[in-house]
Amino acid sequence: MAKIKSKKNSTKKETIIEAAAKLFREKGFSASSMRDLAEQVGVEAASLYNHIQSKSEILQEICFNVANLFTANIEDIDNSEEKAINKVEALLRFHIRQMVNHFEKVYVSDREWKHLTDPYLSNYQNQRRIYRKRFASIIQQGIQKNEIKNMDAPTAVLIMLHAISGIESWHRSKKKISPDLLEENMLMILVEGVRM
Amino acid sequence: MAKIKSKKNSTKKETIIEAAAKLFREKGFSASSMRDLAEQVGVEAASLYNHIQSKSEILQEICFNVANLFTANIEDIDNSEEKAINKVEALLRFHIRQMVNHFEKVYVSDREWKHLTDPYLSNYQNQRRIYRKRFASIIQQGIQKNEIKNMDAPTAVLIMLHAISGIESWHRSKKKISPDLLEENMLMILVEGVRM
DNA sequence: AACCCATGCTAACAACTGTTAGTTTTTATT
DNA sequence: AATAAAAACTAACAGTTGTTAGCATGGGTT
Repeated sequence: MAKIKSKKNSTKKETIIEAAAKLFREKGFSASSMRDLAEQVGVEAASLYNHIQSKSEILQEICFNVANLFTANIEDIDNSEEKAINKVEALLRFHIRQMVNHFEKVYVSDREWKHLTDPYLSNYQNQRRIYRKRFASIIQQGIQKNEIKNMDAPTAVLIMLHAISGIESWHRSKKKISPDLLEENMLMILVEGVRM
Repeated sequence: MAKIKSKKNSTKKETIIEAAAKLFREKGFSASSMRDLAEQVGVEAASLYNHIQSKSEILQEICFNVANLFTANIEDIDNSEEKAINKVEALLRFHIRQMVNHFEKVYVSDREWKHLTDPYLSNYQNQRRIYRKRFASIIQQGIQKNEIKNMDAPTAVLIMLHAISGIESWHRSKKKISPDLLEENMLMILVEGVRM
């Protein structure tokens, strides 16, 4: 009888979710079957249901864990007394590091949330909308204080967030530059691209 | 008996492919069934097979039509006698306009190519890799001629291409700024972000 | 009117889907 | 060693999947 080997400090549910994140990233949520997932975990498909409630639940956990992390972070940053341009930089650094260090989950959250079902779908979209609005308003403040060039703030947000999701390509590439170098290069373009 | 209404200048196959592009964009390739597609077209699922060979073929047509368009374009631009920074600007403008005007197909090509099967998958990945290399080498030339800041060229490409795919969000948003304004804003950040 | 072929239809297939029920095995606790 | 709880297994379900076969129907050409 195969056994789910759970690493230190993680429940079996978490082990399953991590395997799922990897699988969903590679094949997409819809193209990943519970039997695929079970194979990755080293167990029969039915056994997964001793630890999770449904395939949907896995996606929900991934999406909301990530979303909550980012929501908490923007809260922290926005409440600080930094200049707006520095807040933007801090937000970008956080995004980049999450994308580098927790690639699978962040990527799945970013690309597969469409397959959530209501009410989770609506909740997620709301949370995302609010996040982007807050991000945009930080940029808008920077524009008003002449720290940031005059531009359409929502467009700037859109560019920044999607640019960062390009770290997917970095992960995929054979000869990667170091994470630090990646971060500096991204900031050079994105922050200097908007700085006054 | 329902009939596929094909608009002017387009075969029924093209009509199907256009409906498929919309469907695949909304639900993803894997989550879109042939019966879904048939319903959009206004016909029974089996009838689609009078015009196409398989579900896979539809994705292939979408992906390679788009890829070939971009390949042809970079060929043109790179063969011109412009300065490197202007070539970059021209590439970005082309990407933005394609993403605005042919959203469904470009988006599907960008996001759903994973579901291609070999040998098409390998071909597509190759074409994409070559495209990015060529893009990066244009940037590299700009760096050497002091038109562009010193940076990691592949990272710059990655940022630019993914930033543009963010136009997806623009399409989704309720109150859109105009396409022209979008283009100018994106170029301001991306081109000025790299200009020396 | 007769014909044809492109294009539609219905019915069915085998494979795969997420999930449940019922049972057996493993693990931890007494 | 006995027992209870946790977690694995097999078997099966009802529904969906892409696709094929065989037949019906339509408009256009002779």
